[in-house]
Order: sequence, then C-alpha cells, then structure tokens
Amino acid sequence: MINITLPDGSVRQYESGTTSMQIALSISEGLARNVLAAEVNGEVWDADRAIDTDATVSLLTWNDTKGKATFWHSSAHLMAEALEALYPGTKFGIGPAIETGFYYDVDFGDRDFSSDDFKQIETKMLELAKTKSRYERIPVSKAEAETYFTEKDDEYKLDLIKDLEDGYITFYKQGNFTDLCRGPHIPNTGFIKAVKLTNVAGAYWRGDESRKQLTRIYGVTFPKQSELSEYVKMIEEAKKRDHRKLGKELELFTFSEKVGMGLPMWLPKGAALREKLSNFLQRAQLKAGYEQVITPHIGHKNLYVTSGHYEKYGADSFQPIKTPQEGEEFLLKPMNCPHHCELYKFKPRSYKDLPVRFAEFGTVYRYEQSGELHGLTRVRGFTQDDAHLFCRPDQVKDEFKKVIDLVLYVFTALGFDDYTAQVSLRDPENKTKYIGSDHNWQLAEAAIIEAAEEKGLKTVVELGEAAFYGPKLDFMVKDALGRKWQLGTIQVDYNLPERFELEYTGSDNAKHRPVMIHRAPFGSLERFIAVLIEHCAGNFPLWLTPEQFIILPISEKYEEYAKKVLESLNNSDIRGLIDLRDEKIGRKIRDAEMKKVPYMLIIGEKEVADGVVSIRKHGAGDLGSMGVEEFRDKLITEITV
RNA sequence: GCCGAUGUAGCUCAGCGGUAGAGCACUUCCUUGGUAAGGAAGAGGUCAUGGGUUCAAGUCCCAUCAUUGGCUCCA
Repeated sequence: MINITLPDGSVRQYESGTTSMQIALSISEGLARNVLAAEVNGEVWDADRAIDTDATVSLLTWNDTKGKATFWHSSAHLMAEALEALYPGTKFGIGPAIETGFYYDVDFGDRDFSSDDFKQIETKMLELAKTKSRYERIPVSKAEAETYFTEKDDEYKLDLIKDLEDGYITFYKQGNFTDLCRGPHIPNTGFIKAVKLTNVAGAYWRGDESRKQLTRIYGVTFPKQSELSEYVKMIEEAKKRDHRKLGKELELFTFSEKVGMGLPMWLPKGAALREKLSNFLQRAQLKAGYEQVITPHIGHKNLYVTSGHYEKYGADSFQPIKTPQEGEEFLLKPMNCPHHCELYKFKPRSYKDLPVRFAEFGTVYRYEQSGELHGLTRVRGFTQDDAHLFCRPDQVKDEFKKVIDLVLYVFTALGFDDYTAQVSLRDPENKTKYIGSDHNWQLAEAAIIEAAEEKGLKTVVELGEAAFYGPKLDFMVKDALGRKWQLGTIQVDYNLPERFELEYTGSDNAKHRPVMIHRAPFGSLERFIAVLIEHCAGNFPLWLTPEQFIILPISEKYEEYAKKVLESLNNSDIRGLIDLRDEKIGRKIRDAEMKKVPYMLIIGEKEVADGVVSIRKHGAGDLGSMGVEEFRDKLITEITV
C-alpha cells in the first residue's frame, strides 16, 4: 500500500500501481470525468500512469493552468495527426502549449500552405477527436527512437533526439500518430470538443535564422463548444479595442509614410490626453521630491562611448549625424541617463544632498527592426517618463520602495488593479553578457528582492532578463480582457556612476560613489496610452478625456444660450465643444456617443426657459436636467477623485 | 532583418483581363427637428510606386515601399 497526500492535506491509502484516474474515481465520478492529468510530487503525469510510491498528488482539470497546458499540448499532437493524415510526408518540429492554445512547427516540403487550409484540418481534428484514441506512453531506447525517425525521414525529431539521454526517452501514440514526446497528455482525444486554428507564421527551426524556416500553425482547443464561442467573442472584443483602430476613430494619433515608419504623431485630442497624463505624473513626482530637468535630443558620441551604450548598441542604432565642418559625431539620444549623469556632475554633491532625483519626459529614438514596429507599443521615437535617482548605497532600498509606491499610485489612479512584479536577474550561466562587478550585481539584486518583499509585491523571478547594466523590477499589468502588458520598470545601476565617475562627499570627508536608480512608471507614454486605450476601450477616466462634454442645441434657435453655457463651463480643467451642425438631435447624440464623449448637454426650448441643461451620460442615457453651476460642480468633483 | 498576407475615394470595403463602384464622411440646397443615422443634389481616385506580359492590366508576373500576422531583437 502507498500513501497519497491530496491538496487538502488528507492522506489516503491505495495499492501500489494505482493511477491518478483511479484516485479520482475513488473521490467522485464527476471529478474523474474531468481529470486531464495529475501533478505527482510536483511533476505533471498522465492520469493513467501508475504510481508506486508514496506521493503528493493533485488532480488537474481544465480549471488548472497546468491542466489546460496538458490539454493544449495534447491538441498539438491531435493537429499533427490530422496533418499527417491529410498531407503525408509532413515533417514535424516541436509542438508546445502556449499561454492560450498551442502551435506546431512543421515542414510541408514543397507544399504551399495557407490559412485557407484551416477548415479542412479543423474538420479532420474533430473527426479524429471523436475516436477517443488513448494517448499511449511508450518508453523507448535512444536507438529505437533514432531508428523510428530515420525511417520516417524526420530530421527535426532526430535533431531533438540527439540531445536526449538514453533511458529517458518516451514516445506517445494516439490513433495512427506516434510522436517523440516527454508528455504528459490527457487520457484520450475525446476530451477535445472544439477546435480553432488561429494563424500561420514562419518560424526558424530552433529559433535560428541560419536554419530552415518551418511553418508554424497556431491553434486553440476547448473541452466545450461554448468555451470556444466565448474565446471568439473575446478576440472580437480585443479587435474592437485595438488602440490602432480607436486611435484613428477618436483622432488621437496617426502615422505618416512621409514622416517615417514607427514615428507616431499626436493629433490635438491625443496630445491633450497625453499632456494630462504627464501633468498628473509630474505632480505626483514633485510631491515625492523629484526635480524636473530638460536635456537635448542629441548627444555627442563620446557621451555614449563613456556610458557603454555605443559599444553595446552602436552598430544597431540610428547612425551618428555629423557636423559639416569638424565632422563631430552626434547620436539621437536613445535614453536619457547619460545626460542626467552629466547634470549630476554640474556641481560637487554632499551626502546631505542625496538622493538627487532628476525627472524628464525625454523623447528618445531607437532603431527598431522594421518587422517589429506595432502601433504605439513598438515605435522608433517615444517619450519616456524617465527619472534617475542618485543615492547613497544605504538609501537604495528605501528609494526603491518609494518608487514602488509611486508606480502603484499611478496604476491605481488609472484603473490597473491587477498586476505582478517581475524581478529580472542576471543569467548566472552567462555573466559575460553583463557589465559591472560581481559584487555590485549581488548588492543590487539583493536590494531589489528585499524592497519588493518588504512592499509585499506579488513577484516572479526571471533569470537572464536583467538589463546589461543591472537588475530590474518590471511591472506587468493585466488589462480588462486579461491580457498581460509590461509597463513600469525600476532598475538599479551601479555601472553608470562608475563610468561617469560620479561622486559625493561623505560624512567622513572622503569621495564616494552614488548608486543610480532608473525608473519609469509608464515606461513610455506611447506604450502606456496604447495599453490604456485597450484597457478602457477608449472610454477614458473623465479627467483624462480630451473632450469631457459636448453641448447639443436642438435647433439653431438655441445657439446663443448654448454658447453662454459653454463659456461658463470651459476652464483649464474642463473642456467641451458645441455641435452647431444643422442636424437633428438624434443624430447629434449618436455622433457624440460614437465619439465616446462622456457628457452630452442638450439644450432646447425648455432648458432655455428654465435656465438649465439636460444631461445625457455616455452609455447610460438621460440623467434629467440641472443648472449649469450644478453640472460644473458635478464635473469638478468627478475629475478630482 | 527573415517568412507569409495585404495595399482601390478622408474612412470601411466590393470589383480580379475589356475605358473605376458602394456605404459613411465632405460641399450645397431643403428641413428647425426633443435623447443613437431627416431628405435631395454634388464633388472626390494616374486603383501604393516602378518595371514587365498582353491588342487590352486595380485585375497576371517581377522589384521597391508601406501596413499587417509571426520569428529574431529590445538600452
């Protein structure tokens, strides 16, 4: 007999060789019907794999992330089976589960493939799913594995096998399809009830540009048809909220081929929104002891040679511009920190002056590969809400915690309440990628980890994700549709102060080196606004909306009164317009609704007579009438929360 | 940068070998209308750019540019 510990802490006894499925059955039949796999001593196993020692077991269903991953990975095998049945001779690379769904990299040889073929594959997959074929785990020797795929002439699988250790290799077979696979898998294909292939793309074998490009087919599957419908609805909603579409419709920003790709231009309404956003942060920063600075858009090449960025990124950047006479080289600034270091050096600093906090909405330019540009989220020119904090080593952790507070304040004010913090550390295997001493790295990494811990942040640690000059803490927010975005960042840097030979005089009257913290709560205004647009579907918080109200006179007879109302409402905090077009009120309301204007003020005979305005709220309808003063107070209260 | 898709009026799109289409927006006129589209008329395009095939090219082929889905990259 063996002891099985379940997630609730209870221990049950089973015969050795019991499977997770049998354990599930012993609990309830309903549970057994939904079990996809099981986590056995921290490792995900097939539900029908025999357990022969004491173990901690948690049964995985569709509601567990790991259950979903198993489901999708098994779906990748099902797709492969369909592909092999439909297109004999297809060779297979890898087919993992991803955050939503799965993909399989395949080599069709000379065959053309496009999304037009999806329908056929989906149909075949569903047909194969109905056979309820078991996913059978078959341990094989390395030699057997090689023989099988040599016969199949699949060089990709052979390439994978090469790196595997004999004795730990398994095949999985369902129906007529056998694949090299570590597993685990769901019990049988019958669990897969709904299938949708989403897109095709090229992907290099093992992500290596010098190797052959395979066709990557993405798909997603569900245990219920209704879940697929929900998923499709979610995709449609995401399309509706796409910031590129809304940016155009709401006249926020635009791009021009003539100006250059990846260089966003802000239209009046977008500029107004952006202005409000930066003023908001600037106020918060002034309160937190930051000082605003301004630096030029270009910097001498030597500045970046000193900072180390030239060596690291020089070749992949916009190339230097030269002065015509002397041939001096200047670079468009790709970041603000070197400029700020020079500002720090303006005068000798005492330990009493620290921390010094320089903030700047600095526009920077980076050469991004053309294929990488995307709306406002990936551009070649953008404005960072940048600041650099120069502090004593003993202040680092405290400063770091203050920055965390500021970032969270910003997120909360803008309605992002679901976030996690990612601690990005050095890749311990590959230290040559980074600059700076081991000692400093250890100090910095410890400071970040402790600060995050003391602030009680929900964190994940990622090795190898650090910047080349220091570790960082990145904030990932989840938007209204549950999509994850990386926004704010805080980075500790012991390197630049070294390179720029920054100093302060300590209480011991000796020279010391300050530590630098880079931080940007928004990251970049462009990216942040893009995420904000999608998060709120273009319905911005009232205080950010470029046009907070619009006055809609019922006919031109009330134009004069409407103008008077506008005059008494417009001030530096509230802005609105009048719709004076020769249109009926229904039309004016419709257009204002489409433009997502928060408040519509309707003015007709009644309102003029009573000296009031009739209020209609976007998305909510008629609110009745009120005096102009009353409405103004209401707006002001609402924007100053 | 690499692979695939796309590029027709300000916007959304139809047309896919035989002399350019729709809806919305725009202009003018009529209408002065009470909570999500009042009516009529008009104007607007070297069909991304450059080559080629053809009696004839938005329509087929090639190249370039841009957009886009991925890959790789991201100070």
